[in-house]
Amino acid sequence: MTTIEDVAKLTGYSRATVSRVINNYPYVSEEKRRKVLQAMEQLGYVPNSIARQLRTRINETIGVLIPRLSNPFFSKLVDSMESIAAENGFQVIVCQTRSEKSRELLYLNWLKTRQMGGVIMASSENDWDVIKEYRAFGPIIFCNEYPPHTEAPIICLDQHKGGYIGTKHLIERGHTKIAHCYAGSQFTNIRERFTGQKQALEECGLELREEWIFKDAYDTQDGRRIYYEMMALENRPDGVFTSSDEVALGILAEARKNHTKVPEELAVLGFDDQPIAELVYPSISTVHQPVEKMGKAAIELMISLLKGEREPRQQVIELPLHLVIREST
Amino acid sequence: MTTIEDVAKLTGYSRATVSRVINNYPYVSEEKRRKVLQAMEQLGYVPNSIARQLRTRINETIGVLIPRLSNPFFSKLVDSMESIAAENGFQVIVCQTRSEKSRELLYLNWLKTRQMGGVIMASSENDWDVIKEYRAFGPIIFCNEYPPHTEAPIICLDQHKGGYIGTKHLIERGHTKIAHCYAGSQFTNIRERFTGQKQALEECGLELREEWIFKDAYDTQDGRRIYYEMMALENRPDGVFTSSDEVALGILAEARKNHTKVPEELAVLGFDDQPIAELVYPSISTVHQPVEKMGKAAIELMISLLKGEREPRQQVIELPLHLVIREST
DNA sequence: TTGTAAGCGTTATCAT
DNA sequence: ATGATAACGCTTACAA
Repeated sequence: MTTIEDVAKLTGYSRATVSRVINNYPYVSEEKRRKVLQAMEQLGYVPNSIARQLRTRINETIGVLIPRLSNPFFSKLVDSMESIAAENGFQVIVCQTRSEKSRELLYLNWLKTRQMGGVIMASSENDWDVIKEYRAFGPIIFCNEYPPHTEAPIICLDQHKGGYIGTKHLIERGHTKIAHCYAGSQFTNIRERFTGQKQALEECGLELREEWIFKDAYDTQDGRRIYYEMMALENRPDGVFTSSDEVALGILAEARKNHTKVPEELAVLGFDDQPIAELVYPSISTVHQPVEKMGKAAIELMISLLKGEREPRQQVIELPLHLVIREST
Repeated sequence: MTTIEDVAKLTGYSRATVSRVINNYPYVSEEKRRKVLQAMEQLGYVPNSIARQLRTRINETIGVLIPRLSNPFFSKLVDSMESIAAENGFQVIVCQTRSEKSRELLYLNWLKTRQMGGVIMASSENDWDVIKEYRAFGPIIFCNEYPPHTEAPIICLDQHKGGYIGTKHLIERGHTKIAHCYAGSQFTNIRERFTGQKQALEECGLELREEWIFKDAYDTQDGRRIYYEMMALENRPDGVFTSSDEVALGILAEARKNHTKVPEELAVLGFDDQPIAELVYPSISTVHQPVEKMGKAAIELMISLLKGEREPRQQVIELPLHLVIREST
C-alpha cells in the first residue's frame, strides 16, 4: 500500500506539505503542489480514509434504520437518500431492524463504536428515553416515524391529514361503514392517521366499530387475511382504509377471487401511491406520500449536521400528502 | 469520549492488558479480566472501531453494487445480504450505480480509500480489465451478473436454462411467434437467457424475427411501451418472454386497456417471481429466481474472504431456476 | 510557505 | 502473565 510517506519521499517534501496539497490548503507554492499531484498520480496514491477519520474525528458514514428493505416504501426511501449521500461523498449503511427492539439497539451501538457518524431513524421501536442516550456519539434524526416525546429533528408527513382526507373521500363516495388497518407502529406518529380518520367520521356522525379495526397490516399476505376477517363479520364494512398499497392489493386480490364487487360492495383505499397502485386492476385509489422528498430532506439535514454546519435542534418538518383517486373507490 | 486509556487508569493496569481483555486473549488472570470488564461497564467504554481498523487493517464493511434499490429484485437481494452480514457483525454499504460506468468506478474507488473492505458486484458496467485493477485493495466477487472473461468468484443463476424452459413453455402452450425483451446488460451473462430462448426455438423449428427483439426493458413503463411497439407490427408476436415481472405487468396493463386477450392473443411470461406476480390479474407466469439464496451465498463467501478463511479463486456457483405457471400464459 | 513533531485510539512486538 | 513502546496513516499546532 502506498502512503503519504511514499509521496513525501518521492517528491522530497515533508508529509505535511503533501497533506496540505491533498486537503487543498491555500499556502502551498504552485510548483510543489504540481509536483505532489504528479507524484500521487505516478504512485497511484489515494488517502487512507480510516487514518483520516481517526485523526479528524470526522465520519462520513450514515446509518439508515428501517424495518426491512424489501418493503418498497423503504427501498424507495433509502434509494433517494443514497443518491444524495453519494453525491456528497457520504456512505449509507443499511440497517434492517425487522421491527425488533434488540436489533435496533445493535445498530445504534454502531454509532458508539464509530462505525457510523450519524443515524437516520426511518422507523423506531425503542422509547425516546432509550434512544436519546446515543446522541452523545453522533447526531440522530427521525424520518417518517418517531416515538412520543422525541426531542430531535424530525422530517415526516402529515399523517393526521392523510387519515382525514382518505376517510372523507370514502364517505363522499357514499360509504358509511369504514374499516381501519394499521401496521405495528401504534406508539409513533403514524398513529395520527387513525385520529385523522376518527375526526372525519365524527364530523359526519359515523361510527367506527371496534371490530372494524385491524392490526398487524404490513403486506399483501396481511391484506388477504384481513379480507376474510372482514367478510366473516356480521356487520361488514363497505369501505376500508388500509395502511399501505400492498395491504390494499391483498384485499383486492381476494375480493376478485370471491366476486366481491369493488368499489360498490367494498371500496378499498391504499396508502403510499406506489407504482403498482396504478397498474393493477382495479387500480388503487391511495394517499400519495412524497417519499423521495422526505428522504432528500432527511439526508441533507444529516449531511449538514455531520459537516458541523448546523446544530441538531428539535424541529418538525412536515410534508404534505394528497389523494390520488383511481378505480378501487 | 472514553478510551482504552481511561479503563487502564481506572483499573491501574496497562493499556495492553485492557486490550487483551477486549480481544479475549488467553493469558490474562481471571481477576484482572473481571476488574477490567467491570471498569469498562462502569465507564460505558466501547472500543473505537476506526482506531482498530487502522491498526489491524481489518475492514468489516462490504459494498454492494446494484443499479438501483427501488428495483425489487435488487432490494430483495440486498435485504438477504444485509441480514447475514449484520449477524456476523459486518456492515453493508449500498452503492447505486444507476447503470453508469462512472458511478461504478466511483464506488470501486471506495475500496482504494479503505471505506469498504470488499465489494460484491450484483451488476457491472465496466469491463473486467478495468475492474480487476481494484482487486489489489480488497476482494471483489460477482453475484447475478458478470462481464465476459471475469476471473473472480461468481455466484449466479442458470440464465441459459431460464431462457430455455420459459420459451419451451410458451411453445407448448401453442405459441409460435415469440418475442424477447432484454434489459441493458447485453454484455454480461444475462445475455445467456437469449441464447437459451434461441436454442428452444431452433429445436422446434421456429424463427425469431429481428423486430421481435426489444431492448431497454427494465420496468413497467418499458413494458407499456413495448406493448404498443409489438401491436404496431404487421407480423405481431403471440407470446412474449419478458426480462422481468415488472415489464410483464406493464404489458398486461396495456393489454387489458386495449382488450387484447391474454393469453390467447398474447401470452406474457415474466421473470423473477416477485410477490406481485401472483397477486395481479391475470396472475403472471414467470421464471422463479432464488434471489435470497443467491444473496446469502454471495455474502457468506465475502465474509469468509474478509476473515481470511479463504482465498478468492475463480469459481462459478450456479443456482437453478424453475418455472411457475399462472394465468398469463 | 514549509517542516517538525505530537497526537487520534488501537494492537503487536518485545522484554521481563 | 504483564507492561513499555512502537507502530498504523494521517492532520495540525507550532515554530521557523
